[in-house]
Amino acid sequence: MEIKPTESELEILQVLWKKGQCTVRDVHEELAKNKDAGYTTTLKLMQIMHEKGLVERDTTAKTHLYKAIATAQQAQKTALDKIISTVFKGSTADLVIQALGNHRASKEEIEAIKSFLNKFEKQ
Amino acid sequence: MEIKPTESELEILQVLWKKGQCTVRDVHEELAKNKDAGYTTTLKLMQIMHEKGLVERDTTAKTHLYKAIATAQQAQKTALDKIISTVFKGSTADLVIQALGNHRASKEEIEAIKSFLNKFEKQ
DNA sequence: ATATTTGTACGAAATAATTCGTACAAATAA
DNA sequence: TTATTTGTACGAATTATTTCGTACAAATAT
Repeated sequence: MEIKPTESELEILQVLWKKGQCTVRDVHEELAKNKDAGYTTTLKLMQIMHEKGLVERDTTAKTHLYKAIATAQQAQKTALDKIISTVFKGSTADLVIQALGNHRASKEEIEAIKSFLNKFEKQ
Repeated sequence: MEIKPTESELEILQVLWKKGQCTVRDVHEELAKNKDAGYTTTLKLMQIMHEKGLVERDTTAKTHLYKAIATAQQAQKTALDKIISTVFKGSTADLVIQALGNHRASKEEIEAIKSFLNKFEKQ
């Protein structure tokens, strides 16, 4: 299954991943913190996302409830695949090194990564 | 400086990064391997990229020569920043772990990363 | 009971991105 | 020299994305 949300759709998915099931108003209010667009804009986007199969919707009650279909993990994988192939010439190691170099990770993060690598190597 | 190429622009930048200075035809032929679009489409895109300041252009000769302005590294940073904030909730460690988990890296790659981490930690 | 608020649906405008045809100039081949 | 090839410019069509107004129904408040 391919996850190819547009920019705006991704913003909405982020909210859904963070909060779980949401009404349009929930999502819209969250977005409004950083952005400003009308309520019906968010509504329309979410309706389109439903048509595209990016979200599922419970229309039992008057106020509909939306939920992301793909997990954040799946979207993460898609996003990674894409940038590894487009800007990192296919090299995962390059990506990892760049990531660690640019965004200095905390000691805990580095430890987490090292122990992951060790576990990983054992297999 | 902000690097925000569109999808198609990125494909062109990839070619320019790989080959250095190129004519439109060079780029187009390279793209044609995986994609099929007309020559003038590529030309137009590259002209737009020039207007936008994504590439520079030597028009001394009849056949113009194009060159990427941003380095692949700058684009890598922009791309990483973006996905870390949009799909990885700001966590670099999450990204790294996902990347290593999904795209099985080779032993050499893992070693490279580990030594990078060690060097990194010493500072 | 009536007015206001809160909600969905949907068409359509505005904007952005992509694709391509056609015009025309310069270089090259016949 | 004349025809063909190779190139740029650029307008315009097409397609995708984003934004919003308006209509209308249901729920809630007065």
